[in-house]
Amino acid sequence: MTPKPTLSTVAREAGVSIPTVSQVMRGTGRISDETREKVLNAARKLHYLPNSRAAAMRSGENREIGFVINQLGNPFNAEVVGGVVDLLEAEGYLVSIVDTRDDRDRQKRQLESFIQHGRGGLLWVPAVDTSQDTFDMLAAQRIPVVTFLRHVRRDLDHVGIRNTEATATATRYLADLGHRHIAYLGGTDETLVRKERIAGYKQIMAERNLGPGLVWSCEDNKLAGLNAMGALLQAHPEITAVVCNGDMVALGACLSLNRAGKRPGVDVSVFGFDDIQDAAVATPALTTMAVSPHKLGRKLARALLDRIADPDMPPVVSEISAEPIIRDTTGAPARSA
Amino acid sequence: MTPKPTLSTVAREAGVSIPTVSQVMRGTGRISDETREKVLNAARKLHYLPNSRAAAMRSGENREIGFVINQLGNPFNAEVVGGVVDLLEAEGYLVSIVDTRDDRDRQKRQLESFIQHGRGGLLWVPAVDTSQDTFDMLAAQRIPVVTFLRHVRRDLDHVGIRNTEATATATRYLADLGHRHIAYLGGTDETLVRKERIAGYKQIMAERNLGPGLVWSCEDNKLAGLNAMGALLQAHPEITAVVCNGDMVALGACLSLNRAGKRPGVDVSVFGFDDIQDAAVATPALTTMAVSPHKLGRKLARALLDRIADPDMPPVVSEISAEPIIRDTTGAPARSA
DNA sequence: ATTTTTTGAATTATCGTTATATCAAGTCAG
DNA sequence: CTGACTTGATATAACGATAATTCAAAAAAT
Repeated sequence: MTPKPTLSTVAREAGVSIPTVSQVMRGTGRISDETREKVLNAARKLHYLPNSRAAAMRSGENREIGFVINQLGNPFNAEVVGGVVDLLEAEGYLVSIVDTRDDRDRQKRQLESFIQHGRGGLLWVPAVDTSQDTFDMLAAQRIPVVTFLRHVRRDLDHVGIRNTEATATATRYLADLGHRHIAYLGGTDETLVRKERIAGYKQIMAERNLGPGLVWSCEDNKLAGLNAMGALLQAHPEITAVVCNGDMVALGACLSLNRAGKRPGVDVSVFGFDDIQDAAVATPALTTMAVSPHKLGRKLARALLDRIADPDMPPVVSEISAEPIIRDTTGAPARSA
Repeated sequence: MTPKPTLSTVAREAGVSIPTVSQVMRGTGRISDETREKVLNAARKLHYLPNSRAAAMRSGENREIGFVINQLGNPFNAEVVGGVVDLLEAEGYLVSIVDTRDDRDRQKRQLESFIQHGRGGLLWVPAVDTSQDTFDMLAAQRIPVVTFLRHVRRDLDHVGIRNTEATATATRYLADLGHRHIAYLGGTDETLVRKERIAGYKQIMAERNLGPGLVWSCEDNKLAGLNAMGALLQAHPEITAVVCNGDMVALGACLSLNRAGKRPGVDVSVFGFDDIQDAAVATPALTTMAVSPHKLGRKLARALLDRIADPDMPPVVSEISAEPIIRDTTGAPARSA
């Protein structure tokens, strides 16, 4: 059997030296057409592919990027990945992904693994309870890192969503419709993301003199949203509108209303967050805050490229606004309070 | 600033030679406790992480696996990845993922990229129209490859689902309930997977003398399923049951029935495939064919490990059966034909 | 006391590349 | 015809690690 092709194999086949083959492959232009043809033919024949790790080792240039994400099955994340990849692959980078499943220890292992396996830069959605030693480890490696969505460290570049603004927009919209008893539904974590979202909600509640606000926690999935909405209305029947931590919870909430014989958008208004694909298809269609995940992905990729280009610039934070998508689950309250 | 730590940095810090540090790191046991302590302290202090690519280059041992998948946002795939990763990470491997989005050219670039960047093995869901030169390229690299779900080449290891058996089970179940007009709904591709599923459906249709069967194509998502179900019943009002190509289509079909004032499982029976999370939460809950994605993932990982352990064994194909999960969208036909 | 064995560490060569320096021809000016 | 310049290729060293070899000193055996 033929061995795995290397520069040496190709050089032998073409009858030239190793550096000559290397130069042809890189297209330095200092090689005669005649020799180049010989080399290219040999390379084609052997299906030669350059070993970029050996190249990176020598040249220092490294075009492999690691994306450390917290939840792979999430369609929003998948679209972000699409945006990232579209931009970075065009620049000749390989983007490879791992899923932490929000497990702190797995995350640490995966980050270390990425560094050991020579990633030239990292994109990272930090797990909720990322520990200090993970940051210390990362800092010692002088590797370009951009955090995404969860803004955990001021000394790292960051790309995210203007969360406070977004929930403020949603809450203001509901208040303008005449709702006076608005709750915040969903999430159990203590992340900055959720704190910001709750802050935006409370800000409008205070501005409009609607009381201190009511935050009702639950896991961010449909089933949990279904159960939580039932419990919430049981405990606080005066509620006429909810701002949700995510679309899955919002869809669960709508399901709960349906089962209780109430109509979302008529009896109780529901405002989602994310604009996942199901939001538009659901009946009734879900009102929600949308950010373009693809755009976000491109922004994220750009941030990393900037950091790689200039490792010594001060940390850059860039945030993108969410836009309200008004559909059928919001409307004026049935009875004014 | 301190430079990126390497064996050389650590060796200098500890006052020993480079191979000594290497031996301590690998735990060969031929180093005195005293020296080992010195080295470990230095390594800890500098946050040293071994460069596995340099190691792999010299030793030939490579513990980095690439997973080339066709659709990242799919929750089923995400769970498969979970199973793969659980097993391979325990064995000290790093599994990194790329998403082809079923684009043949992107797939080729990504496979090449993975090889260039030195993956020691590949897991691969081939894109629907993978071209011949992709296989040629792969064959020249002598890299362990296991295909997943789509069985495209007999000379490669494969792990998949017994598709024919699965749809046969579903169709037989519906026939046993008394349905005589059963359609197959969903999918547009010409993959072997879909062909096998249609074959299983047609096999039972023939066995029970229910005619040649009716295959109605549509994209594999909820919205497409919704539209297709409407069109199908318009064209063939005699249909009382559908076997679906996937749960998303099945859920869309149920939605369509609801909107038309018909009850899934009473007026028309719907049988899904995959048992995605939403299937259990939907109202009514979806009857579907289930395979444990996590189990499938472990099987896939095991197949690759076996191939790595013995590169010269003949190709191995291993298939897993799907189990019917009977919920509320299937029942006896309202009127017998 | 001398030789042999064991132990623990250092030397050297190598993996597949690329950067730098070198070298052999051919081209050109004077 | 000689020295200065190009041109196109080769030789050599290095990236960060490991394998194989070597070596010095201490321990054990004769």
